[in-house]
Amino acid sequence: MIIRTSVHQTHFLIPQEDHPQGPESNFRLREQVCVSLIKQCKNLEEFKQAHAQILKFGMFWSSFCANNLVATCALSDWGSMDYASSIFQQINEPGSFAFNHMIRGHVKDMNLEEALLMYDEMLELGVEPDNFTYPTLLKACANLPALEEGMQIHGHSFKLGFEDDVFVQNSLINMYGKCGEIGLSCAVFEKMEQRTVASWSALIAAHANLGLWCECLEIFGEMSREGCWRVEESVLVNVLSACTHLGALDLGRCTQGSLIRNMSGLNVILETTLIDMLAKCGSLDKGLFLFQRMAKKNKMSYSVMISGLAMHGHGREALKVFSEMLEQRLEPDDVVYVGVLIACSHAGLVEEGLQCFERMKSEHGIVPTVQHYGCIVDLLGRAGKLNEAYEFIKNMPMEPNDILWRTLLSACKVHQNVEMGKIAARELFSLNLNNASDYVVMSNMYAQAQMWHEVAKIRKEMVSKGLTQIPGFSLVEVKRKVYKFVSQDKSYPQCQGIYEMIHQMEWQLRFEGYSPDTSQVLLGVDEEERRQRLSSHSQKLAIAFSLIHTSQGSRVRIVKNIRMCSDCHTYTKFISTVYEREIIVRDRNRFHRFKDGSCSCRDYW
DNA sequence: ACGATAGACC
Repeated sequence: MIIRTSVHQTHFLIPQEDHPQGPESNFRLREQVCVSLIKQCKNLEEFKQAHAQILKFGMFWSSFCANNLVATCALSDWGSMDYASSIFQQINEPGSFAFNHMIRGHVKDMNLEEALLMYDEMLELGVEPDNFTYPTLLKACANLPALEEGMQIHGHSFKLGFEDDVFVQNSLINMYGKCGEIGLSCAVFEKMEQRTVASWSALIAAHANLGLWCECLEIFGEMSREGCWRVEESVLVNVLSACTHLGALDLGRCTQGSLIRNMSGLNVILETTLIDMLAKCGSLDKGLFLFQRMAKKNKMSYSVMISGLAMHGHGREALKVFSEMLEQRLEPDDVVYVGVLIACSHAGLVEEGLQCFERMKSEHGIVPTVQHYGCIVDLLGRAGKLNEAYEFIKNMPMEPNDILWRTLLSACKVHQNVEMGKIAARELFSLNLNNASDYVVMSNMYAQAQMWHEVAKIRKEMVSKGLTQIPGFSLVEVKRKVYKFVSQDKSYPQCQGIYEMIHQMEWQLRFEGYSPDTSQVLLGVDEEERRQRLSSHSQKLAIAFSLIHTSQGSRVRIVKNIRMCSDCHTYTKFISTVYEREIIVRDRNRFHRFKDGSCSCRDYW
């Protein structure tokens, strides 16, 4: 029980007879005084004084005091790991408590390797790790990320009998998730006998990390069904993010509703995620409303608002928000600038975009990444400045990637410049990515130019390379459920009704002057077959389904994985008049809001 | 003394 050496008790000034319970109680009292001295420190200066006092009174030899010194110095906001290390080194035989806190301090400072080295030292000295050691170590492995070390540490914790510790298990789910090992995350989760909110949260985050959005929502549903419905910010952030990616506005709004009901305030992260969800699910006005009322905006809040406006083609407003950000003295980073440049390119603001690009380099000292170059190629290309775009690529200080050439190629297709298109395609195909949709774009361009011989050549090449196109799909949410439509798919229920509706729609549209644009349909030689394929594009199926299952006058929202074809664009404009519906489509790049026969993109896309 | 969250070129 008495570990302290009796020698140091000679320092005590209080006479022993005043303490009927003996020297042990006296010592305890002094320890308490020291700890409260440490706890009162508000900065490193005060702390150093407390440290000096403790040394002076010989209380450093109390491991209780020494441990407290290390812990406080390592973990306080004002702390210093250098100073904590110097104290730590003075401890005669540090135990797991001191080691744990040193490890935590290093993790807090993001000196993750240092944390792992500390653990090595701990093992070498024969100090036995405890249940508090492993969660911290696993966090270090998660943030590095370091799978090998993580697995080793997993093994160690298992050997020491901590495999049933819920904190260790939660940390393991998190660590495997951050290392991209989703299977291992799930395996740990499955084996758990008791789960806490943190376990669910870590599992959802692991799926979000890999972009497995549907799974995120499924797990969230399961979590709620199991009665684990406590409102947890980190869970909701991932759920909202999943809604953003899937375009599930209703579910997102539903989540927002539960936020409002169950929380007294939203933190910046949650609020930013919510705004992002609203903007990217087609409810830009609501996102903007929340953004304007936000009490504390940071760089990220501005960033999501700028790219949200950009996606809707509101270039001028995006630039306004950007200058507001600068007025607030928030320093833009490279990602913010990507948003700004997209805003310019989608709104056709060529001069402004080029100016922003220069400003980014000169005023904010940001070295452009390949993404920024991509934005400029898009900016020039969309505006029909194809030669400039090509020159721009040639003068880049880095190797252009496939996306750049693809951007140029689609611009060539839009502006029907076959010669430049050939150049872009040559460069793109030389990268040997064997991306079927690249060949399709090229072939469509030839088809538009009526160069049938070339179309056939591309087609042959595709066959010989065994390339098949990833099918385009359209998602539509009806009554909080997301439905997926794939072109020409006839396998889903109610299929009959949808195709009847398609037939009816087309018949009505023709009265208004619509005629199908079959020039870009790659397959099917005869006109009838082409028309068939065109009319069963996934977007049209999704529209038909929505018109059947939603009430008259309500908005239709569709999310696509590819760019909209020009026929679907024209078609949807007609639908918006004939059926008096507002139809909002998020394609791969941006939003199109169809109303009264016209689209918000003003046919610039 | 334990888990933890956001934005990006086609």
